Amino acid sequence: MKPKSSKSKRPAASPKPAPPRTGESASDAAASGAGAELRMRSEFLWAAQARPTRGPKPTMDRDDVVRAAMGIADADGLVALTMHAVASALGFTTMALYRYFPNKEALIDACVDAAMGLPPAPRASGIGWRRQVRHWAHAKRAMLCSRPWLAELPFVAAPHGPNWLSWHEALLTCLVGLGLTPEDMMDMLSVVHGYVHGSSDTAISLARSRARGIPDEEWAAAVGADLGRAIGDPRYPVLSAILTSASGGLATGGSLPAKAGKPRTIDDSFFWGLERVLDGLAEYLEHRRTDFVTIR
Amino acid sequence: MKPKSSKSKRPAASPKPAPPRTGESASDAAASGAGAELRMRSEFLWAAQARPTRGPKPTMDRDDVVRAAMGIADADGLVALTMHAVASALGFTTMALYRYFPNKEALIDACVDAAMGLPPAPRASGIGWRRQVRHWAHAKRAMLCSRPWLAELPFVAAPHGPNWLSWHEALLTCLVGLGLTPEDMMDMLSVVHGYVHGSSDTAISLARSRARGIPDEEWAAAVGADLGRAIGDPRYPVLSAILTSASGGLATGGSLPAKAGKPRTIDDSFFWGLERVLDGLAEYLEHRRTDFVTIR
DNA sequence: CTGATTGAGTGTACGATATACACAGTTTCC
DNA sequence: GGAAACTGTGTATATCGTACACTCAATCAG
Repeated sequence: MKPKSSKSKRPAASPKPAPPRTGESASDAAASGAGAELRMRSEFLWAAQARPTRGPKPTMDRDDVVRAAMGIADADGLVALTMHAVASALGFTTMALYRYFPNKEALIDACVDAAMGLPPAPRASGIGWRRQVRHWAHAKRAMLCSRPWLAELPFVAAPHGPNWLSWHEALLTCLVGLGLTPEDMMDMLSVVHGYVHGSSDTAISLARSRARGIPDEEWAAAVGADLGRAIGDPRYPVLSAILTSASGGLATGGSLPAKAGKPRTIDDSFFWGLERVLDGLAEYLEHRRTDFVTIR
Repeated sequence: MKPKSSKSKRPAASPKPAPPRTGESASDAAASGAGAELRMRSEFLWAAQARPTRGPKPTMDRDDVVRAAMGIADADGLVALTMHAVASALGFTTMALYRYFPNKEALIDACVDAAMGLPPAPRASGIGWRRQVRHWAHAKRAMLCSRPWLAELPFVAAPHGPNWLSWHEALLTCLVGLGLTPEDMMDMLSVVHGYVHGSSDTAISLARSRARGIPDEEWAAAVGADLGRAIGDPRYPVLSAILTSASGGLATGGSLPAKAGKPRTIDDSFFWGLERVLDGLAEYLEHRRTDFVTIR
C-alpha cells in the first residue's frame, strides 16, 4: 500500500468499537493514580513491536519513525518536530504514526533513547579506572553536544530506555574490581553522571547555536550579554571583578581568544572540572574502608 | 478599570498602526539573525517596567503576573501554565497579559528567575570556603526541589536573570581570598554548579511526584521499573549484580528502607557526592601554583 | 477647559498542533 | 469464501498562543 493513494469512499460496515491501537496492551492502563503514567511510558519504551499476523503488513516500523523524527530534530531542533513533519518526511499522513506510537510523548521517549546511542566500547581494562571514566565522560559530553535538541527537552521525568541503561552499565564497568560496595558504585556513577550533565549546558548551548547556523560570535554576544550586566552592578561585586579582569570572556573553542594569557575554552573548563571530580573520587578510593560486601 | 466590564461597541477612529506593546522597545528588534532572539529575551528580562505617564494606569505589574504564574506552576506544574490560566487567576482576559509580556516565553523567563529567588545569606566568612560552598550547594538543591517545575523546562537556552547571577555571585563569594585566578574561580563555580544541577534530577523527580500527590511508593515503583529491566539482561551484567545485591533499591528519604544495612537515601547520595567534589577542589587548592593574577 | 494623544483591557479571529473517530482497503485464518 | 484483524486515510475537534481592531480612561497641550 503506497502512501496517499486510495480516494474512493463508500458507506461500509457499522461503527466498530475502538480498536486497540499500538498493540502491546499497556497492560495496567487503568492502574492506580497519576504515577502510573510514567510506568506506562517506560513499559512502552521497552516493549518490542509485536507483529500481529492478521492484517496488512505495516509499511514501516518504529525505528523508521524514530529515524525520521531524529532527522528533523537534528536539522531544525525540537520545535520542528511535529507529528505532521515526521509523517510527511516518511510520506504518510499524520495519523499513520499513531499506529506505531500511542502519542507524541512516546515517540520522543524513543527518540531520546535512540539519540543517546550506545556508549563507547570499554577501553582495555588494564588502563585503570580513571582513564576509563574520563573516556566515558568525554564520550557522554560529545554525545550530548552532538544532539543539542536533547537539552531542549524537560530535564526530568523521561523514562530510561535500553541505551540509557547501557551508558550507566558502561560507567559501572569502569568501576568493577575496585572493591567498592554496590552503594558506592552507584554513588560514584551519580557523581560523574551528574557533573557531566550539569556542566555541559554551556557547551550544548553553543552546539545548538552552531547547529542553527548562528556564528560563534553572535552566540557569545548573546550569552555574554547576560553576564555583562553584572559588571558595575553593586549586587555582583565578585562577578564584576572577575569579568573585568583578564580573560574573563567566554572562549568558544580557541576561535575567540580571551583577552590575555592562555585562552581557556569551554571544553578546557569541562576537562579541568572533570579532573577535580576524579581527584575527589580517587581520594575516596584510597582512604575508604573496605570491609563491606563488594562488587568484585 | 475593573476587569471584565465594559461591553459597549461602536465604530470609532480609523485603524491605527500597530501600537508598541510592552514598552521597552526591545531595541534591536530587527537585529541580525536567529541569535538575536536570545539577546532580546535577555534584554526584556532585565528591563525595568517603564511606567509611561500618559494613558490609564496599569492595574497590575509584571510581578503580579509572575506571582500568579508561579502559583499555577507550583500547584499543577508547567502543563497547567497557560496564558488563559494565569490571566483568569488574576481576573483578566488572556490578552491583557500581553501588555506586560510580549509572549509566553518572556513570562516564563521571568518566572524562572523569580523562582530561583535569592541565595542564602553568606555564612560568617571565617568558617572556611568548604563549609560555605557546601551550604550553597545544599541551598541550591533545596531550591530546585522546591520548584520541581523548573526541571520541566528545557535544560538550556534560558537567559540568565538577576537572581541567577546572584546565585553565582554567592558561590564566587565563598571563593574570595583563596588566591585563585579569575579563571579558576569560574571553573570551580562551574564544577559545583554542574554537579548540583546534574545530580539533582532524581530528587527533583521525586519532589515533582510528591507535589502532584503521588505516594512515594508509586514513584519508586515507576523509577524502579526502568532499572528493574536491567536485572537478568545480559547487556547489563554489572547493573544487574548491583541491583540484586543488598540495598540496591532506591530509598526516597528513609521511608523506603533498602533491603539491608544502612539505607542510603537520595539525599545521602547527593551529600556523599558533594563531598567527593569538594575533596577534589580542596586538593587543587592545596597544590595549585599561585603565581598568577588573583582575585584577592 | 477642551480636544488630542497615549495606553489599558476586551473580544474576536486565526493558525498550529495533537489526536479522536469512523472508514476503506488488505491480508490472513477458519 | 467469508470473517476477522489490521493498516493507512480523511475529517473533525479541542487547546493554545497570539494578531488585530476596538472601547474607554488618563493625561497633556493649547
